[in-house]
This record gives sequence, structure tokens and C-alpha cells, in this order.
Amino acid sequence: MATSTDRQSAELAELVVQLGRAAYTEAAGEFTAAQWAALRYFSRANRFSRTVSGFAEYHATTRGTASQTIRSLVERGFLIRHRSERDGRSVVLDLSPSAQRLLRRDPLNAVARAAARLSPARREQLSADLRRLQVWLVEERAVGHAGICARCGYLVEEGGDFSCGLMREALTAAETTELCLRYKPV
Amino acid sequence: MATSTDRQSAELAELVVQLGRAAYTEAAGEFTAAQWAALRYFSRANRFSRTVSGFAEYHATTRGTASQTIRSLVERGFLIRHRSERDGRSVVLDLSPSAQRLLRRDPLNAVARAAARLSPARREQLSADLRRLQVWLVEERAVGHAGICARCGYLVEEGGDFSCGLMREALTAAETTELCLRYKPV
DNA sequence: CAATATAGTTTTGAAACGCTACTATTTTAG
DNA sequence: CTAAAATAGTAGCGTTTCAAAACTATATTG
Repeated sequence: MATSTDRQSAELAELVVQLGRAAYTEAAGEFTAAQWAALRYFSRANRFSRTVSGFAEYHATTRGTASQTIRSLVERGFLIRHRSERDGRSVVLDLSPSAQRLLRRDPLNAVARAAARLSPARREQLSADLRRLQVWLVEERAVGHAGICARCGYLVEEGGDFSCGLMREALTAAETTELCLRYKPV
Repeated sequence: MATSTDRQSAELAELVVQLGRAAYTEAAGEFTAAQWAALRYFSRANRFSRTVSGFAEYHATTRGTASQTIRSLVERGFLIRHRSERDGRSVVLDLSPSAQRLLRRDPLNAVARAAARLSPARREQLSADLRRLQVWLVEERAVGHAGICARCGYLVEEGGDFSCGLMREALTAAETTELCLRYKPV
């Protein structure tokens, strides 16, 4: 039977989709949805995650497709390739300065601006609730998801210095707010 | 300058996108994202909105693309076409019984199930906040958006009977929870 | 050191999308 | 009342996206 909880939950899910679409729908302009997603990802991901496979995993697509998306951005000068020193097979990607500027025109900013109009308490609550949904979703599918070090179970802090217990490397304070694919909820 | 409000808002926007993508990513299986969106739309939209143009507007795409998406579903027997009586140019689309059954496997249900795990108060709050974001978003772009009669300014209620003040037609109680493109916030 | 796994690229084919042009109705205006 | 303009929908075309499979190169495991 269809309860009112069901209906309300379905409505909520639909709202999420609508808001998400609002992002790449309008004013896509110079980039496709996948390209915006990549730019956004590489602006937020930490050095362990800033790879082709990392983006593929985050964006839930194949490595082949991710490779193409990224190639187009590299060719146009928005992403810069470096060989990884940790792993000879890997490539690390960084945003170019021009891409950083472009991100200010990210269509998703419209959603962010709307979110900024909420009261701090509301925003915090909303953010926490959405994260909770994400955790539940991920549980159900038994897959990993990304998160920031500051909320990660692997983060080690001693005397004001941070490091990652999994990768066994030091982290700057700024890096603890970056996105990581090895994220494990506290 | 990048304030912490900015960062948190950006994170929130990204979460919304991630959750939204979670829908059509996994288990897309038999339908594409656009097709799921169409099935969902036609299962929720009221009789004034259940048209090709209606879906095109809701899904923020062109009528041509919407027409193709819908045609594929009609050909496969998931949507049924009727001529509109109100407007000879229009086509009204209804879900077939098999499509109604299929909707139980809508990948977006995973998000809905997660939402259902929230406490009623939390869920209500979350839903209200997301709707607020949607209103702000729409304001910024000066476009319309869909909503349900129960929260619409055109809804007229007299003595337990409902009607739409814009279309000047009677509505059943059940219809007041359907989605309408002529929606005007209270 | 061989076998296997992983990172990334390339090619290929299918599908999606949007644009433009078109038909058929309906609405508006003179 | 009729001509013009607007709207609903479809059809064809070219571009782009996407994913699958095959492939190279480096790492890891036993």
C-alpha cells in the first residue's frame, strides 16, 4: 500500500533530481554536464584521488568514458597532466588557473547560492541530512563513496598536525577539507 | 574571498548532484535516465500536464527530444497515447499497467527508501528546505516550475470540493496531490 | 620470475540530444 | 469572419556522449 511516507519520500527524491538537473540544464554553455562534473571534481579532490579512475568512480561511469571527458579538458587547457610519482601507471590531474576562474561560472553555483540563503543552522541541518541519505544509499549498494578527511575515520591528528592513517602520509590542514575516495565514515 | 558558507554551500550543491545521479547511475538496466524521468513524470503529473510539451518543460529539454523519448516508450507499450479533447493539437499520455509495475523498480526509489528512514519531522523539514531552494532557484532564472495542487495558489476549496481556479475545472481530492506545470506557489 | 591485477587509452557502435523545418490545430487581431 | 501569429507535436539530420572491448604499460602477488 502507498503510505503518505512513501509519497513524501518519492517527492523528496524527485526534488533532489530536479535540483541536481537544474545545475547542468541551464547555461551549460561552454561545457557539458560531464565536463563540469570533472572540473568540479578536480577542484575538490585531494592528491590521492585526482586521477582518471578516481573521477570515473566518483562520477559512476567507466574509465574509458572518464578518459575521454578528461582528454577533451586537457586538450583545451583546463586540466594539466602529471605523471604520478607514487604509481607509474597513474596520471595526476590539476586544474589550470583558467579553469579555476571558470569554476566561478559553474552552473551548479546557482544551487550553492540558494543554499547560502538558508540560515546557518538550517544549512547545516540540511547538509547533515543529505549526507545521511548518501550513507544509507551507499550501504544499500555496498559501494564506497567520497568524503572529506575532516570527517574521515582514517584521519589522524597529533599536536595540530594531520596525517592519513591509510595512505600513511602527512596532510596539511587545508587538505583535510578536500574530497577523498578512500573516505571511511567515522 | 571563499567563506566557510561558500564552501559548505558548494558541498551541499554537490551532494544534491551526487544523490540525484545515484538514481539513474546504478541499475539503469532497461531504461535510460530520460526514460525513467518520463515514466516518473507521467506517473505523477495531472491531466493538464501529461503532454509532450509538459514533459519537455519539466525535464528542461526540447520538445523534439521529449517527443523521441516518449515515442520509444509508447512503442514499447509503457505509455498510451490519447488525443486531447481540450486541444486537438495535444496528446495526453498515460502510464500502462506494466509501466506502473515497472516503476516499483525505479532506481530513484533507493533515494526514496533512504528518505523514508528519516524521522517524519526531519523528512518534512528536509523536504521543505529543498522546496525552498527550488523556489529561489526558479526566482533567479525567472522560469516556472512544477508543484502539486495542494500547495498551489490556484486551488479553490469549497465545502470539501476542490477545483482549479486557473483551468476552471473540478479536481478530485486525489488529483490535488498530482504534479502540475501551471503551479503557482501559494 | 610468472601470473594476475590495476591505470589508462583507443576504437567502435549505439543511442541521445538538439536544431531546423514541417504539419496541424488554436488563438488573436484587424 | 478571415488572415496572421502562436502553439502542439513530429521528422530528419548531424554532433556528441557513452559504454564495451581490446590493448599497452606498470604494479603486485605468490
